[in-house]
Amino acid sequence: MKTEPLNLTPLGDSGGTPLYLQVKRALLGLIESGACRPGQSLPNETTIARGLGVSVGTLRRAVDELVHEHVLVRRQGKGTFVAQHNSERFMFQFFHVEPRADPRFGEVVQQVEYPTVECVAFERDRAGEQDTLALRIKQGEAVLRFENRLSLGGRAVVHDRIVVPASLFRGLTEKRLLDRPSTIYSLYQTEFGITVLRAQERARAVAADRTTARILGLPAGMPVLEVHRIAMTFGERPVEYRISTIHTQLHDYVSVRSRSG
Amino acid sequence: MKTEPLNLTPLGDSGGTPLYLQVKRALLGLIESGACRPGQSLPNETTIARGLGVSVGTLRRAVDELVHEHVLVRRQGKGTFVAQHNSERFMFQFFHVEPRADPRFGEVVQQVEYPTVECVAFERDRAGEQDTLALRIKQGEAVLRFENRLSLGGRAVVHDRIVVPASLFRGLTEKRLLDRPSTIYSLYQTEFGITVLRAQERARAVAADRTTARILGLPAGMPVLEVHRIAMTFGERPVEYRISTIHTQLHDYVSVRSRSG
DNA sequence: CCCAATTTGTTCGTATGTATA
DNA sequence: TTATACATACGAACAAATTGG
Repeated sequence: MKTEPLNLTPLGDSGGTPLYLQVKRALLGLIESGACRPGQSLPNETTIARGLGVSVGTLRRAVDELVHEHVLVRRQGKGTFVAQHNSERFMFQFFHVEPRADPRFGEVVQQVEYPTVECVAFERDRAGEQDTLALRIKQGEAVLRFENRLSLGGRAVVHDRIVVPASLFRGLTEKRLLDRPSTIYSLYQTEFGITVLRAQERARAVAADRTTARILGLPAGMPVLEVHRIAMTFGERPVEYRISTIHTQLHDYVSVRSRSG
Repeated sequence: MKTEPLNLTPLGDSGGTPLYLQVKRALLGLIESGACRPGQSLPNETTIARGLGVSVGTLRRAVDELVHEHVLVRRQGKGTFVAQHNSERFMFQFFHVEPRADPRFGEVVQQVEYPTVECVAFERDRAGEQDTLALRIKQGEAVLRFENRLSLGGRAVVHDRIVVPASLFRGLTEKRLLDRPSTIYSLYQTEFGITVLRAQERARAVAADRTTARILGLPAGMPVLEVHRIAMTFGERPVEYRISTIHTQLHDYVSVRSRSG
């Protein structure tokens, strides 16, 4: 949580791009390079602004956007921090399954329930065609595949099939996956220095295959929701490809959580 | 597109709420009340700011948020306008079906294709239990129900079952629904003064019932995606409840469209 | 084609309020 | 209480896009 003296070189003239965007990139660069680690605080606003040779207002605008993108977190009276992955963030930004509710779902804020996770498979493998396209890696490149079963209220609801490039996750074993204290994205961040910033998802309805049916405890052929997710880090680089199969008899897939108006 | 002299009374002291939020509410009130109609321009920033007795910066912050929420649209050199529903906005904000693409969907920006719409049913009815909960109306209140078939590339892909309170849409007939020149939300806005601002959606996989199977031309029992949407106007008031059944064999449900990083 | 008026976009600097330790 | 940090609010200057002459 300490404040290191950062290397804040004045910005180079970057053509016609607005100054606050240049500042944003500079900050992103500092974070991506590891000069500021997740959880650490940045220097205060006047210090950064002076270091970069811009006004406080310009810096604030850049920080505003990074806060909006969950890259930074501001706390009045305390400072500005590099965002850390925790279960709260995971539930809010990346977990899109909720118990079926009354249709006045806008009304009451649902109690969010963190799922129970079991690892049901883990293997080293080579990238197939789907993986190469999703992860932008070469055919046959080493990948890690693992599968999780997620339960809510004691019921198996989600079957995750996850594939990541082995090169980014050297030393990831089933044991380390099981022993993680927090969410999987927290593990990525803490143990491998990989920060998932956002994800793209596409959903479709399919008939449950035998494997998924067994894992979720439902008859094969039952309609289930299949969500394909590509998770990205800085520079829109894909780092994880995940196919989540969701048993949507008692739960829904909710794309965006409600906000204030 | 003309600039009427608006009734810009200075803000009343509203306790501890920040000034820019009070300004935001004042602007929302002006729009909701109909003093500024969709497509019309607002007075310029200095005029509004002076009218409300705030600085330009404070006004701009309020407008910033309203632009983010698609309530206002700013155009440099031209002015600030009350947002209008058109097909572009519909596709971007409310249409979540895309042809199945390579899994590098982050890569190429898909060509968006506006769907062909056919009305396959229209009736006056009374609200059932689901409708009362979703639309926050009383049991038995008059509603309009209609069903559309949406096609992409000549294939029937979506079956919409839409229900709206009849009280908000007096004079809506099947003919007017068919004759609309633009999107359905544009019709709501132009003909009935109802502006849909945002929507909440929940998705699940189900087996296609006979009606939907017939309309979409697929075997009954096939897994399809069922999306429940509540569309809201100002003050989070629900104005439309829609169940979209999507044939996801060649198309995906995409929750949020990609943005820049 | 250029000029001038209008409007939003960007940047600066400063002062004051509020939460935290 | 005090010091520090972010949050809000103000005002001013110049840049860039648009429109019409």
